[in-house]
Amino acid sequence: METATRVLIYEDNVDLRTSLSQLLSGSVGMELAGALGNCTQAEADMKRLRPDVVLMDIDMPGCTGIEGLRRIKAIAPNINVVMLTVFEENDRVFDAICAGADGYLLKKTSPSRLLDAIGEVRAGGAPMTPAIARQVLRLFPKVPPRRPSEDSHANLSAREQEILGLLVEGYSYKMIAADRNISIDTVRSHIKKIYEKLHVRSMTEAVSKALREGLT
Amino acid sequence: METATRVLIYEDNVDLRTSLSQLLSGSVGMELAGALGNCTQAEADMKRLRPDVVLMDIDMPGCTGIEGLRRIKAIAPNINVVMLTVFEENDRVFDAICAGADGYLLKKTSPSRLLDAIGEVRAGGAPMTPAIARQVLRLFPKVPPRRPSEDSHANLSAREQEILGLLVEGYSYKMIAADRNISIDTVRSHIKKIYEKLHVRSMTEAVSKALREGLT
DNA sequence: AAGTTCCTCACATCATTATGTGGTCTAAAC
DNA sequence: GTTTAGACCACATAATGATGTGAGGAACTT
Repeated sequence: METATRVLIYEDNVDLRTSLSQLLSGSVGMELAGALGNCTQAEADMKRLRPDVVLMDIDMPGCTGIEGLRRIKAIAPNINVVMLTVFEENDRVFDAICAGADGYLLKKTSPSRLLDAIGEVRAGGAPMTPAIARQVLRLFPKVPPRRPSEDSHANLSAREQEILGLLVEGYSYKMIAADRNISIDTVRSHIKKIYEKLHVRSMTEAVSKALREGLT
Repeated sequence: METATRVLIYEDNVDLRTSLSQLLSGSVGMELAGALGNCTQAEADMKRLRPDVVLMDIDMPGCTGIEGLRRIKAIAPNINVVMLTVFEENDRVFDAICAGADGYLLKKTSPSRLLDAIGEVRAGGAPMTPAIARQVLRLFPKVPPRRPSEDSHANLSAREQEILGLLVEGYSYKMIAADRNISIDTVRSHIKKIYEKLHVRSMTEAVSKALREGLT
């Protein structure tokens, strides 16, 4: 038998907060873990109230919902956070998604849809309005500058990738040689091949390319 | 009065193709623009059949659905393409999203949901299964490793940021000096200060830090 | 068995970078 | 009106990186 889903609400508007609280209190399978007006104490709130799902208003005085989301995810990534907002604004969506939001709904969402969404997020889904979903998809192609159509990892051998990773970490030839117990000439030789494969001519170019194209 | 939505189907399995065709033909507001077994002639198909929405099987012999999607989006970005797949595989989802898919559904989707999805995509939504939606969100945070929390620019002066940017582009001291018409010793002097401020001791570390913390 | 790729190492030479110690000039801050 | 900070330049030395050539052994493919 499954236990009820503990839901914590962050919403600065008192009216909406109470109506959400009442909705959750009166729903089977749901348990109101709390209903707070700001998320300045998010970390402590998580420890104290132990929610499964957080409904987070994105516009709150003091500490924005995005910041709250970030802090919750930092200490408890398993808690599912669904953002609530009035508008489907592009910037906020992007920031929220990047901060690890698990869902994104409008405040005008119907009570039944909201309850569905909480179940959905618990089941591993990601409740979103259709328009938000489209925005997310549209944002995507812009971010990864690489089409992994063909040789995304540029055919680097395992060892070469490993050494490239160390370069990215700021290791010098000498440090790599010491770290991996190989000759510095071997390091040279690997790096030479890496340069050829990446079509670069210096460490900085290699590091830049590695980071930008996710070769790490 | 709105005209019917013209739907084109790419699906190599004959049975599924016919049943999808029948479903669409028998639905009000829908018009079957065509039903093809492969997308090798995608560009020509678009011109000839002029669909509003394409249902694209992701696994097809000859030309994969991803490739077909890419080609359609290249010549007609306004056509909405919904991918159909048997499994919710991570790699394919990623590729499809990056190629500009407008929706992503499972083949086992019910007829009514499929018709809903077509309407949704026309209305600017992005029909996805909950699990896919979650995957999309999960993929997101990995790409931009940004967290511009506080002193993101680490108190670099304008000139220093500028030079750091050139380092990231793979410029050598010499190239920077030539590019900005300053002495190479001045470049040294700036870079020395950049290192101090970033707490690094080499170009690669500086480049790595710059890219990771968005100092560009 | 031959061919290929990868990992390994060596030697040599030149170019570039790292670091230190100075210095001038200008503009803003105190 | 002195201090502070940034942009600019110079000289010197040590350390590191870039590039070429060559080569042996292991593992995998054909």
